[in-house]
Amino acid sequence: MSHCHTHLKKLRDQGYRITPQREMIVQIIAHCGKHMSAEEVMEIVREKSSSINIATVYRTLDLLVENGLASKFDLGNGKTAYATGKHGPHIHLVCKHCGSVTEVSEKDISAFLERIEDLYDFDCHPYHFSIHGLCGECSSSEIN
Amino acid sequence: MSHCHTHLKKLRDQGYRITPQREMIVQIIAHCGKHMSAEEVMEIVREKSSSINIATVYRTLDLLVENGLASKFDLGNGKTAYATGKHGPHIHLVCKHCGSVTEVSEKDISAFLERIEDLYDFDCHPYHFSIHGLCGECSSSEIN
DNA sequence: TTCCTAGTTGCAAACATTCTCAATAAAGGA
DNA sequence: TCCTTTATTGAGAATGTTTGCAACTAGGAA
Repeated sequence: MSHCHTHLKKLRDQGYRITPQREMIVQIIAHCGKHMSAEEVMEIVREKSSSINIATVYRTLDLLVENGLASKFDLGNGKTAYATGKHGPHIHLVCKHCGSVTEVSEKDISAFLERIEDLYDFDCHPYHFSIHGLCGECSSSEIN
Repeated sequence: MSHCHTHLKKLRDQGYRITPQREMIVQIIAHCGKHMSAEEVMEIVREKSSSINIATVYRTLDLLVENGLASKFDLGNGKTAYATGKHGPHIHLVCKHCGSVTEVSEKDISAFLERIEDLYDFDCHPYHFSIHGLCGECSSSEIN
């Protein structure tokens, strides 16, 4: 189900303060199944009749990402999306044509990341990144 | 040596027009060994006593990236760097702490990307992306 | 060579995100 | 309970990048 209590507890355990703004944002992205932009989070907040500054939304979402509670990915075209994250590595395949986002499962990534960490002495963290390209459908319907 | 003639020819062959602005930008990033931001490209243009609009710099750099002639990578903190690309896959390891950028060699990536393409029916293109984390030095000197 | 047209450019406005800093309030201690 | 400390917020300015549109020009055709 929703992870919001676990997430809030985790933040508190890390020494962060639990503010109404943080509670609300955590709740929103934990409940909304899909990935969302900061602006979309704002809209939902506004519907709930209160208001949070957009800077706070960005700060809170980044806080969640840093603590492994959400993932953040670049949709190309200068936009960024966030989603509540399972822990562990994440790769998103973002189609440049239709904008679809596919999540690569952890098992398909971990061997690769371990290899990178060993070879390059680099601590990949928090393992979230995007690969841009064309999804199967768009790829086959390309006329270029 | 420098790829600028090859690059310009390639653009022309694709049907793009070769303008003085494009020539200059291609020359700059082909000659300058390191990765650079759009703003840095602008500075060099200004030193050469002419002037190009920043929007044109961005458009040209993105054009090169789309045609596989340069790579683009997100340095975190909202900044983007570009560099003349060898063809083929590119991964940059960007250290969140010191900002260093390490390039992962092609052979360490291609097996992984092929696997992704097969499993997810996704055409990774143009294969440029960044993994954020901590480099060996920063990782060992972390106090947190 | 001159003309034509569609691709490019410059400009300014728009956008997404980050930053600075003063005011506010969460959480622990008295 | 009230106080104190310090993290967090809101407001607005700043930054980096993209977009819309009118003016310009590269490059092919005549």
